[in-house]
Amino acid sequence: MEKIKVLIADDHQILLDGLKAILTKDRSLNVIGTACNGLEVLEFLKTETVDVLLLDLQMPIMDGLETTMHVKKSFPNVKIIMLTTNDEGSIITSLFKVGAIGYLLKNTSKKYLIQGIKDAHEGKKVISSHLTEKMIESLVENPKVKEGTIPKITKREIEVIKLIAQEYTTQEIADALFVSTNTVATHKRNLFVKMEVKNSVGMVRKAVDWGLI
Amino acid sequence: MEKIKVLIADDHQILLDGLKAILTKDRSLNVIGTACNGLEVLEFLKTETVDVLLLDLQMPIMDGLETTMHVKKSFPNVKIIMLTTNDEGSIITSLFKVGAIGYLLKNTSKKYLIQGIKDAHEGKKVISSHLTEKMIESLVENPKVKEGTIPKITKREIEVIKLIAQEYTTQEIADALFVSTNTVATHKRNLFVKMEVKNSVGMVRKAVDWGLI
DNA sequence: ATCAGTATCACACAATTGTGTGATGTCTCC
DNA sequence: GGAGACATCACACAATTGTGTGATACTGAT
Repeated sequence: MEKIKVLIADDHQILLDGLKAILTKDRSLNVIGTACNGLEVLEFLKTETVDVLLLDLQMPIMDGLETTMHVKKSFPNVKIIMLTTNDEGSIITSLFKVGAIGYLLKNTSKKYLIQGIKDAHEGKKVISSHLTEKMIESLVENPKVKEGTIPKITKREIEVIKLIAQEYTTQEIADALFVSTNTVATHKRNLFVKMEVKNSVGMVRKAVDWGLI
Repeated sequence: MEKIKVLIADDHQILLDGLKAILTKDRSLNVIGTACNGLEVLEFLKTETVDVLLLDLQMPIMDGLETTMHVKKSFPNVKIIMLTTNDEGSIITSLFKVGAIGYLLKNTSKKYLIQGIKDAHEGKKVISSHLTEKMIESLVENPKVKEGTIPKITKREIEVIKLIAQEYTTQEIADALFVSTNTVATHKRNLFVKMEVKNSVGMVRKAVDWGLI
């Protein structure tokens, strides 16, 4: 059977060596190269075919996120597993959006790491259970917003915000709510003060942040 | 030991009866009421103390999401478990933001359901593993956006979007990027067309949606 | 009964945004 | 070495947004 061609990228030489040593012992894996930043990864991919790419999240020059986006664009067949020491839930959510297939903590056991590479090669998703939990927590106990800081927004005001968010003009909002444009303008004015924003863009962003719409 | 006071809300009478029958059999649970929509739930809570609320996601008049928000605001101590038949990943993410403590599929086994109620009562998070997977999938294979539909946005344009999102005026953006206001206006014009939006509000929202900023 | 909060409207004016059209220099890629 | 994408700028004008100030009316709570 064809060996799985693996490329490892990490800015710490020691970790790079360690990973290589571990993975080389498995007879179904073939570590065909290493890189210490995203640019090197892209260079490598131009000349060699890679099945699975192990990518450190924190790297200088081009980090894991950015690298993933570039690799996915030019070499969509490469399966990318993100390695991270990060246990903050907040970042994890965004990790899921860039197109990698797996996310493992660096302290994952050898066995699980190797199995993860094989799974990823077959198109299976690979996620450290610890990371999954963290991610859920970051969603559940949304730390993005401190409750006390949210001012009271009335129903009517929320209606206005929602319509603004849908790209309605003041005139259109007035028509939709059967009030005058002056009234809508007043609502907006009040909202700007309450929400401490300068314009509709800021207002809509905060409203989304606060889960108002 | 005090029994756990449970309120069940679902618009299907049959499911309501079924759940009640199942839960009543457990001697540590006490089903003190049922409701068929969110308004009834709120009414009930005004007169009775409830420990755990089982809430159907799909209900007429006031659905699970909305109900949860209201309940959490007025009765923050009530532990809410959302029941759902929904297996679309997309909705699940938003479920995590409204403050419920658990999310279970309706076809969960009796045993797991009862255990879930007990766990929720103790403040533990309760999530069907199936739902967890779906949620991750919805993040990984983000269906919110069809890849092909995202137009090419240049670096410079993204810089402009970011500043707009931070409530910069055109003049301020021009100063920040050392270009004329005309240039900024042109970038915006081009972006509006590319992104198919009518104004900055829509643009920033889409940019956030697409993970550009 | 009074007060705070909400919702409504008016008028006027300044500031900003958005549109239409056209132009120039610099890239890269084939 | 031309085509196309990108970034830059100008000028003019329409449309919309944002601000300042003041007013009326309804409601619910003290």
